[in-house]
Amino acid sequence: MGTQGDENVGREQLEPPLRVRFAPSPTGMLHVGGARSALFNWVFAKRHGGALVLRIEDTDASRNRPEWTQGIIDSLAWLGITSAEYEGPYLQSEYAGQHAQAQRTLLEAGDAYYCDCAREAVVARTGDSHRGYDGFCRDRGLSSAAGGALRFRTPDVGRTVINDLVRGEVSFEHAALEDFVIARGDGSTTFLLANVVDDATARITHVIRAEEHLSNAPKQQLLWQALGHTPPTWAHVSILVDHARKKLSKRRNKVALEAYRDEGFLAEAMRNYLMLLGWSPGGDREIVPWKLIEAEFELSAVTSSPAFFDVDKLRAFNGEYIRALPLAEFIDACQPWLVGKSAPWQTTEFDAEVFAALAPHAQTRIVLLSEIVPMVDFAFLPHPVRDEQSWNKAMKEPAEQILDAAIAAFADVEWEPVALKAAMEQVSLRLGLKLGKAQAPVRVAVTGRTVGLPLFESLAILGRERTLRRLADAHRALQQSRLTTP
RNA sequence: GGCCCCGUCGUCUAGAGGCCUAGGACGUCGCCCUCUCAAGGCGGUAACGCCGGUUCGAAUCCGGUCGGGGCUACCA
Repeated sequence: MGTQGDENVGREQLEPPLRVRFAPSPTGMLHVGGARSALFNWVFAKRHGGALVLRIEDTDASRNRPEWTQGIIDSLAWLGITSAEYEGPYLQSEYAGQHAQAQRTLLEAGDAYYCDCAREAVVARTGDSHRGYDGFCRDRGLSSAAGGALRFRTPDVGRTVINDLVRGEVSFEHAALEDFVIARGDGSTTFLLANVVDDATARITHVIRAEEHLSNAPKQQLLWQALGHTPPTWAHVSILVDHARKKLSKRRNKVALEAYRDEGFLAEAMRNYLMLLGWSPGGDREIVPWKLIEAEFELSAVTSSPAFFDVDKLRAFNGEYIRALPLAEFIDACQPWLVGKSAPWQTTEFDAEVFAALAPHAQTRIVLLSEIVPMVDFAFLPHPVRDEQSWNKAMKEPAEQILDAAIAAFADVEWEPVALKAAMEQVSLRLGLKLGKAQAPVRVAVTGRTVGLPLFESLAILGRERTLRRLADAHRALQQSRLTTP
């Protein structure tokens, strides 16, 4: 290795030793499986001082939509993979010229040939719809003018061995590889070739992708070689599966990263969880700082068996991350659900100071940020929500007396949690009830629900006037229903 | 059907021949704490698919078998 000369230093910086890429097709929102692949690529690059390239494979015009491209970019950024973290995004559609050039190279070298066989004709000849292409046109010398597809001529004997960082060596017999299509009748290049040309152009050294591509690897490796390039090192990570152990799919499962973000999953929890699907920091560690993952991740330590995407465990991770947030950050993270169109109250009714007082009590009680709304809505809605189930459960027999007594007791107590609790304890004592029983009607009258934040802290924050009014409202409603339906 | 991959508690995993009467986490069950609900603490439940072989010794190595999955388009 020559190290003399300043130009070499600069050159090495332009061409880092290791280059990886994430190459999604914009046929939908980024899904969790894709996100995991992106994360593996990103962390691998970080770990080894390499570069990450983002390439949008937008060559199927019929299924692509520009907004999906932006959605993918936004989702990646949410995970931490911002534009500063990668080269690109490059659009595959802009490299049609290079793809066409590769077609010519292959054709001229005799590695490819035109074929005008209809699928039915092939099946008719082989008598087997599972067999694949039979090589009928191999030596017919057809030209592109015939409007046929261009096929790659796979070797008849021998085998191709894929060197895979997570699976070891995987061997494929050439006899089992059909002459696959590399260009359509209209001249456009298919995935197998375009993907290879773009990777070679970007000088990709490691192709890290999901296992569903494993069977493409031998074909692509042959293409790399035919084009005169050294094939990359491969790494096929396992797929993510659903409850039925089937590959996660857009139509069967909820997989869009955006959907999880909108529900209130934290990006940090999501990426920590995704990394643990197939990889472990070792020992008994699971929830770990991202820095540690970047420092310790090893592709060779990634499991090769499929992993179930377990939302329950993701939720547990999210709860942990929410609780670990400094209060100010927790308050900040809740904002999207508190102000704006999704909030059930007018923005003018929201009071940041009141929320700040409520927040510490809510932080240990929610698993998704979106759950903050029913926790605190009593403080911002003019009237508490009326949850029928809660009402029916709490507003039973001694409820009217309890409300009565509470109104009297709260009329002149010192308005702070300890005094409020003491007053309520007096009430329950007098009625021969446990505090847990006696607080229920009060809680429902004031917050609308049987479960929620600690009651006396909530009352203290709500204020005497509003509390008393709600107690009276509930009392009146109870009286009325007693009179109308005996 | 063909090619290929995979196989430790229900789930994600630790485990790289003796440290394993298999560890952790999620889930689940019970107890404690407690104004509801959480959080927290304590404890329980539950796995090396099966059969052979190698070895003094196998979850770990080999073979087979069974089971699951991926791919099998002029989609990517």
